[in-house]
Amino acid sequence: MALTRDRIVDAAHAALREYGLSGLSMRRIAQDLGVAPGAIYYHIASKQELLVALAERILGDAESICTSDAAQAASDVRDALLRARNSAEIVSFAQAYRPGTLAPLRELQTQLAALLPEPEAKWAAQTLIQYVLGFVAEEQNRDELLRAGVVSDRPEPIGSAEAFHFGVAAILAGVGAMADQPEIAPER
Amino acid sequence: MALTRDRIVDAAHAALREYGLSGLSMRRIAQDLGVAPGAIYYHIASKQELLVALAERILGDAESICTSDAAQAASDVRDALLRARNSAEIVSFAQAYRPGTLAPLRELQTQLAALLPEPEAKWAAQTLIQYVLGFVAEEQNRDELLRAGVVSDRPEPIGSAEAFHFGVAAILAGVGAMADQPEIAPER
DNA sequence: ACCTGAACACCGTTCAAGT
DNA sequence: ACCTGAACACCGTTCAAGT
Repeated sequence: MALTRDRIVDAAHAALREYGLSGLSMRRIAQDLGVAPGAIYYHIASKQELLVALAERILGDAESICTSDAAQAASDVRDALLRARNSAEIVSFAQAYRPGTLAPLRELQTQLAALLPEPEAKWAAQTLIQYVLGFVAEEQNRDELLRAGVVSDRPEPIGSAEAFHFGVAAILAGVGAMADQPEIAPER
Repeated sequence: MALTRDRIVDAAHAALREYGLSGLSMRRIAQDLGVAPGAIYYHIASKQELLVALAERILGDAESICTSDAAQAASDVRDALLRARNSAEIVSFAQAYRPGTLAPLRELQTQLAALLPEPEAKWAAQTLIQYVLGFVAEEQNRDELLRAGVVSDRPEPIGSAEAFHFGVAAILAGVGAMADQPEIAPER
């Protein structure tokens, strides 16, 4: 079976589910594929490039993102993220590394552009996206620590769907309020 | 000079400013302190524990956090974070590893508790904190990529103070609106 | 064109042994 | 009590050489 970029991303996706980001090494992916570590570098320039491709695959599960309701769309993105370990961290990195390349996040921005003028629409989208990624990143960080047994779940089982939905609703309400009454915006 | 936990955290803080998180290794800290790598482990159990201590030191700059205005307090936290590289990622990890131990973040929660009942106050604080950390993390990720020369600043110079303040204002406005009209909260 | 073998310059962590 | 020396089991990446 020929080694292709696609098969490498598949193997990375599988390795992520199984070992998490801390166990996702180029060497392990190579071993799972039955090739030498160097072979990967013929198809992919670096681990960073691989992570970007992995982010796209992870959010690929959210292609069917809701296009009519921003709150539902945010929820769809979270659901896609929760299908893999440490996905929020990976997507967050990908967004910094290649901003604007992740389709579902662009979709969120498009929806908000219908409600607000620029540049407020972009800021609003950024607010929502960073909240979603930050929330899920913390959920997943705690998952990893629990899995490692390094922490118990006693203090504040923080990552609830309820808390997530509250934040999304608050951000959308606030963004709407600032569209109606821009005077509550901070002075520039 | 005796090796102490405090001197190790100092050295880590200095190394973070100089090399960033990717260059912050136990071995380099040991080298900067003129000791063998193993010496550190007599004083600190693991790199994860060191990162928690480092997060506290980073946010220590925000002890003088504004206690009367949540928007100003969020800005104070961002300012403290921007004094070191990759600080948002470190603080984010620390918060997952030892939730509730970072004083300035507890302060934010206390302020919001005056405006909302529980559990909404906790959710609101979480929303704001995760937004702040997510926003600054992306600013700093882009800084690192720029520094490494792996990306140019062309596409969307996203991390502006204006965008940050917009997000904070929107969240606070939204949280306030949900306190006054709880019916816009999502169904449970 | 595609991959291997082997190396380079690193990691975090442990632990006997020294002082 | 505190630290060294040395090892263990890893990393990402490069690159001549093979096919």
